[in-house]
Amino acid sequence: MSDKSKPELEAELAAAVQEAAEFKLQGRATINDIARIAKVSKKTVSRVINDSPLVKPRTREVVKAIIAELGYTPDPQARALALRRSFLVGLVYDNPSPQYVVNMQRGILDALEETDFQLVLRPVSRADANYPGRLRQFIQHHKPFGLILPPSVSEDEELVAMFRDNDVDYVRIASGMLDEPSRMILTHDSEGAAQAARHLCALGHTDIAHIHGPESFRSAPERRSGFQRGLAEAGIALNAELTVEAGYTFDSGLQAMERLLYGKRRPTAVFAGNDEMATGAYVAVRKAGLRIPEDVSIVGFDDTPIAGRLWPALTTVRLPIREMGQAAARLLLAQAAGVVREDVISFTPEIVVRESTAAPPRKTS
Amino acid sequence: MSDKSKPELEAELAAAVQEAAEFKLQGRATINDIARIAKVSKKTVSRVINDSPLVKPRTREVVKAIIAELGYTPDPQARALALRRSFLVGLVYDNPSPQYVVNMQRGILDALEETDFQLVLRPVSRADANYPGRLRQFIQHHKPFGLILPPSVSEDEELVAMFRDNDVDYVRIASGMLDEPSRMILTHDSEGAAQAARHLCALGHTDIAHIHGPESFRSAPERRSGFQRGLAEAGIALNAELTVEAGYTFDSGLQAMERLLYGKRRPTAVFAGNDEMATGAYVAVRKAGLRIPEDVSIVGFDDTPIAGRLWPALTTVRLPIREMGQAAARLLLAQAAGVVREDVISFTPEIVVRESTAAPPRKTS
DNA sequence: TAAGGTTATGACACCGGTTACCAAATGATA
DNA sequence: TATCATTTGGTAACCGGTGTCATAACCTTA
Repeated sequence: MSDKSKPELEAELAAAVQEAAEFKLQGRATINDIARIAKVSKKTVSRVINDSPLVKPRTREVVKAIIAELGYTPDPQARALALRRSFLVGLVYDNPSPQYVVNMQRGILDALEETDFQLVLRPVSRADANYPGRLRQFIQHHKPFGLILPPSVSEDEELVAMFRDNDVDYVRIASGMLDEPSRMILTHDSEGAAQAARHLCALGHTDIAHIHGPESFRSAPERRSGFQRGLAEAGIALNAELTVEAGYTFDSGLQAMERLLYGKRRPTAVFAGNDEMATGAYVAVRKAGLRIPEDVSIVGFDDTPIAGRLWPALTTVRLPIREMGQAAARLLLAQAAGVVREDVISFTPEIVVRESTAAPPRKTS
Repeated sequence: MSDKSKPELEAELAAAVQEAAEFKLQGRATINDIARIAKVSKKTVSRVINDSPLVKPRTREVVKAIIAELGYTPDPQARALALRRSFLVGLVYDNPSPQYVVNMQRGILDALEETDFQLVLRPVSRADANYPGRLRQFIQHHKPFGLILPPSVSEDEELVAMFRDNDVDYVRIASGMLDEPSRMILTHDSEGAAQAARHLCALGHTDIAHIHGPESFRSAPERRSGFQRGLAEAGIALNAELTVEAGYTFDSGLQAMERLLYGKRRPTAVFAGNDEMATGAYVAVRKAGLRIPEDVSIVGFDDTPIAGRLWPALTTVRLPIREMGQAAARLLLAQAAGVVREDVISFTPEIVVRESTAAPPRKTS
């Protein structure tokens, strides 16, 4: 055991803490200050900070007490320089829906709240041909700790390969399995879409249309196939004539709905690939002088805030975007800490029935 | 003059560039590599980077050529450590409207695009009593280059004083003059609100209501007073009974509108303090079985994306939020570069007439 | 008690820049 | 040509951490 008695040790510790308390006034402490007060080398302090097992419990105790007294936290810039790794988490997004982005941000911020990590925004625009170059520049330069990749960035295998080559950690968020089925947040969009189909079938609809998202988004075909599956369960086939392509935007949804309303066979229900397009569909239906849901039922996808702000409130499939953001950030942190429990975290969206769906109108013809 | 002839100099430069080109393959260059190739000290290279006048033009030329060839940019972490100042721009917000926040982010990102600065998100929640402490921690720790403060954070003089004490640069965005009328983006909300009043008066309304925002936001009374002024021009006084308080949120707007609809005197037109509340008002009107704009005209404020997505599309007062974000970020950068042209940049919102306003219904009583 | 194997600690260089300070080179002046 | 002021460039130390490696301290075991 130690050559000092317990009271002696206590007194020693108290003296060190006392000295720390006096020092406190002089502004921010550095690792050198801690070392001096604890009468150890800065390297030992560094070991304590990094939870190295190579420190005697007694030493650790003293150092920790001083750190606590001074409220010391290591300087992120200095650490970044030495570790060649900064404390930034980049959100790389290319998503037309601001609601989606904001909710994801919130989730990530929730998870980062008590840590030293900072969330940095890295929007990319496909219109800019040099966007991979810019991102590489950012990565090599700022050496982010990790990246979070929501759809559709997550689906760009070439871009992801670049991240891998540059040795950055990342978590992908996508609605189907990817080339590399790990380190990802997986949403079972097809299941959510199937629920939408079941809901409409249960209400008695048979003339059901679908406004499809852009092919460049993995989620679009995923949602369609789930919807088809749900219809098939009720013995209904998705009519190709009643499937129109749009771009996940309000305007494209509005136009798509107009095409459906003035087509050969007017549907009594429509499943839009996301809430934005559903919102466009609302306007098209209104402009045509029809009522929701009496004449046309509408279902969306995502459950962004606008769903509850429309009148009548939109029945939609809820994607827990904020929770997904949290999970993504946690996965990143867990990987860094070495405690990787699970590689893939799944979320299954669920239908939220509001006021935009009802039984189809009685056939007058 | 130099003791070398022009061709000699040219050859020398070419040789250096050649050497740089060969070096390029070995990965990222540092200031030491540049110095070695240019055959000068690293300090001289540092001077060139920082545009110090203490460098011979000839030397500068050579160093710049090599920097260009290698595509070198100084390491932000190392620089941050030495300068005690990072390359992060913090957006500190406390705003219930996600649309507002996203647009502001976009504007800031526009301005930061070609620079080395990164946008970091720092949401604050008044519910968390320790939020100033967290912010101080962030500032002292990450030493951000600057902060951008949209409403209502910008109006918290105590918080701003803390920023000043901690020697961080900041730009405030607000809708009225502040204690320290400098380094700010000023929006003349009262003028925009006056336009809304004029528009409603011109349509013939006399029973006009106002849904007021929360007192904790400077913009709320600002908008009311402008609205009052506009009404006064037409000889109409803002009836206290027709002014209700709400919280800039959808739900509060809905409730406020319900109170108005079931009050003693039903207004024929309503000016909501922001689009979110106007959206709530839409729902209240619809639930009451009334039509917009035939029975009730509604005007919002902000012109967030939802305004154009409603049916009928919302007449509102447009605030150029994205441009404001750009201006704020540019102001921050300009201050750093020492080229402060103007301290206060003003924006005047303008009414955007859409479909939610019309002449009042004929009196049946 | 000495040898031997851990375990704990510290000295030193380094990450990639910057500042302080000094020395050398240059040019103007006597 | 000598002298002095002004540029210009170099060295060393520093910002606040971390890695490597040698050595001191400790605990067995013989």
